Amino acid sequence: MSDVRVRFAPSPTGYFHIGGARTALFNWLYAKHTGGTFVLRIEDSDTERNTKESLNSLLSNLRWLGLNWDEGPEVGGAYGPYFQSERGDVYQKHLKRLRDEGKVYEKDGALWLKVSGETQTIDDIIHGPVQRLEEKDFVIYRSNGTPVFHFVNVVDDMEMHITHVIRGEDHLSNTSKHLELYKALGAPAPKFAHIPLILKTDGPGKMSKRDRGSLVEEYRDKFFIPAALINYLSLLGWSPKDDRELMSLDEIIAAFDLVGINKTHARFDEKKLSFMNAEHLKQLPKEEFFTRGIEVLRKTEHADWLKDEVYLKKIFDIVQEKLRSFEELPNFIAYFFDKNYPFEPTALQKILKHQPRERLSELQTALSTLPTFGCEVVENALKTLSAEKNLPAGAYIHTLRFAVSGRNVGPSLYHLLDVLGKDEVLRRIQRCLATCSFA
RNA sequence: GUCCUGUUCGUCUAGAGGUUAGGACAUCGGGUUUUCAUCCCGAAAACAGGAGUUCGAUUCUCCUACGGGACGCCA
Repeated sequence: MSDVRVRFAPSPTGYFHIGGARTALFNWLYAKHTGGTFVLRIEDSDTERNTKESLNSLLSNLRWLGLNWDEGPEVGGAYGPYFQSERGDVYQKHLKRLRDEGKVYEKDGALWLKVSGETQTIDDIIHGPVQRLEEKDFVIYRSNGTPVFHFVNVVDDMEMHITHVIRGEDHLSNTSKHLELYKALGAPAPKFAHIPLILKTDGPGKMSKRDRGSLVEEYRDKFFIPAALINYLSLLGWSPKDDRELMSLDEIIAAFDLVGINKTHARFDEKKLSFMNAEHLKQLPKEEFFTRGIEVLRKTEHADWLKDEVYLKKIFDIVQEKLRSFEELPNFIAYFFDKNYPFEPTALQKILKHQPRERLSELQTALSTLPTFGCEVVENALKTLSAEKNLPAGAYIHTLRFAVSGRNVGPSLYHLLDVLGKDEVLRRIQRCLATCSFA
């Protein structure tokens, strides 16, 4: 355990967004990398805007991402409470001292901190030394008696012995206020690391809660793999400096450091995120793919597909390499369960050139005489047939896929046939013949 | 407006005072006698502009332009 202590200090005033998740991630990674402590502190001093739902969303999404905190809500710790709304006496204590020392004065009912008039130098790990003069006194307690962000933020970081403040660059300008506060409180300032912001995919400005794709919730609802989101987010503003991109959590932790973080803002790219999700999906251990897949089917109300676990497992096995996201899973495997699966018109169009009626009846004959029905057997049968008729194998393959699934995309055909079994395949061919008009 | 901050392919990034400026996503093209949303190969694609330092700058300095942020009794 090192003495590094970092914190993520969100205010629960809306849904948890990507920018916040990335900030939390960088803090968490740094804690993991250094063997330090990751603190979660809830900045709920604005009672008007805080909601219970936001807090729940925040906590559950952090957990979904796997960003567990060592100290904070629901886990406790030596420096609690971790809700600012419960730390009023702590702030009062420090306020009293500042007043006693004459560093604070009252005006219009609010309490103002006297600034030093000296240029502050922010010791920023990413940007280097940044100098800024805080010219005007500023409010630290509102006229309604509640403390403002800058004050509680600094008091808490001090009280909680935070060693590294890792936060968005939008706070860089605020930091001169914070340095004034540290000085007034007689406490040494922590190190700062102001990380670049995440900008909208297109258009000007930083990503906001209103932008499409900006909420962690959205990815969770679409059954993204948390490790993929983590991987993608970690590469926004940071890189391992070699050409690695697809990385496991452990690899990221090992390589992560504050010093390597970029100064430039990054634009959010959903396409690359999807790509990474697909890659992580492919690499999932079979067991985990199965577990997650079942959860997806439950949540999408396909629980009736879960009855035959052996069958389901076979399907998952042949589908994993082709699937790009769990969101597509139900549709991707629907025809395995729906005996009356639809024959897609566009798919039909693509096979018309193969004269499907003839091909299917030839397949009926060839397949029905097979004594056994494994991948190899079927493959041989198809190849023999195409050789006999002097037709490309594709003519049979495409037609058959269409007949048994109604589509022209899907898992490896021979595996697909193997999973369905001989009787079902023949039944499906017959149904196709009876249902489809090949004119 | 003031202050802070930044600027390498469309996007995420690597890079070093002298490189064919590398990788990834996306795009386009080709291939795998199983289509494809898999896999493989290939192509196109960038150092914002101007001075200065230097034998040499995309890399260092300055200026300009453009981008982003902060300037609240929000956090």
